[in-house]
Amino acid sequence: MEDKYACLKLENQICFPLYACAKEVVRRYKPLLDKLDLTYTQYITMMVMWEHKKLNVKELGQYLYLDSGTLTPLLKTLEKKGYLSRTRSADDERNLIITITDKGMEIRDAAVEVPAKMGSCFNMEPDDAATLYKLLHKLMASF
Amino acid sequence: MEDKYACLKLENQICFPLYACAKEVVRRYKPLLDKLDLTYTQYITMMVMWEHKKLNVKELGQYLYLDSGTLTPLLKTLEKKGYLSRTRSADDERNLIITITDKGMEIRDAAVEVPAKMGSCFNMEPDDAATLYKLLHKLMASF
DNA sequence: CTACATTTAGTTGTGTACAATCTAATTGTA
DNA sequence: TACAATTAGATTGTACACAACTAAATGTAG
Repeated sequence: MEDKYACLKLENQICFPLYACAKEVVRRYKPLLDKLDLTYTQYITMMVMWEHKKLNVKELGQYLYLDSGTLTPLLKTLEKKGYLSRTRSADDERNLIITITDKGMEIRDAAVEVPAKMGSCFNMEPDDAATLYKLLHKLMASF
Repeated sequence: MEDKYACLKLENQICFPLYACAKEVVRRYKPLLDKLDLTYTQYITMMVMWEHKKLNVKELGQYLYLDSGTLTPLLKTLEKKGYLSRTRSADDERNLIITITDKGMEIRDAAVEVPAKMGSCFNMEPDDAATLYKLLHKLMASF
């Protein structure tokens, strides 16, 4: 006799482990990021800024899949910490230009340690990690 | 010449797609869950309750990987909606017993539609989904 | 050239998450 | 049996997320 409700069991879900793993991973970043005075969301924001140096809020949001409702307060915080500056574009006053500061660039060397240490905290076979990476990107692309 | 900072690029991260996919998936649940008057977190809580009927907060938290700081307000909301009841255990007054109500059980049939509809919203090969499922559970188990 | 649509950030409100702390109840033990 | 330790939830404070909405600037069709 089949269970009509089997599809509603947590163990049969694919989304739940995705949700739970994501949270756990962010939790594991915390002790490493505390040293940089960054939260996880602030850290990924800095990653984009280290690479691109100058972006408006919309572009940043496209890289991070975050909207202004999340980014506005987050960017103000990062400005307060001295890692970013926020200035209106002269060309188009609607655009807020986010620029990385010298202080923001300076913490990049310390940040290099973070992925290194996180890697060892995941005890996953390199093959599995590569497969997971591929599948998640495939899933992302399908959105 | 190698890029010393390549490890800090978003595209080289495994955690970022995990984080982004998890958020996107929750966002996709929303229109389906709105009909049940449930958020995603409330939905997975109901999943555990549909299966177990009666649990204390700690047990529920172990299934969901959530603590009382998250669960207390969430359970009060679900009680207000009439889906759960909250009563102190007579045996041990420290325990708060969460019980599913008749009304809570009634929405289970409508909820069966949710995983069905979500499945079609993921356009993923069944093989890929199975692999992803396995890898995420493996990762969870390693925590 | 102007009325109107579009674009970009910001604001507001709701709902998580989680660390840290608190309180009350229970349990272990000297 | 006092009392220390433990346990279970609740509370507080901080920080996202995101939907819905607002305001200002810009683009554009007539």
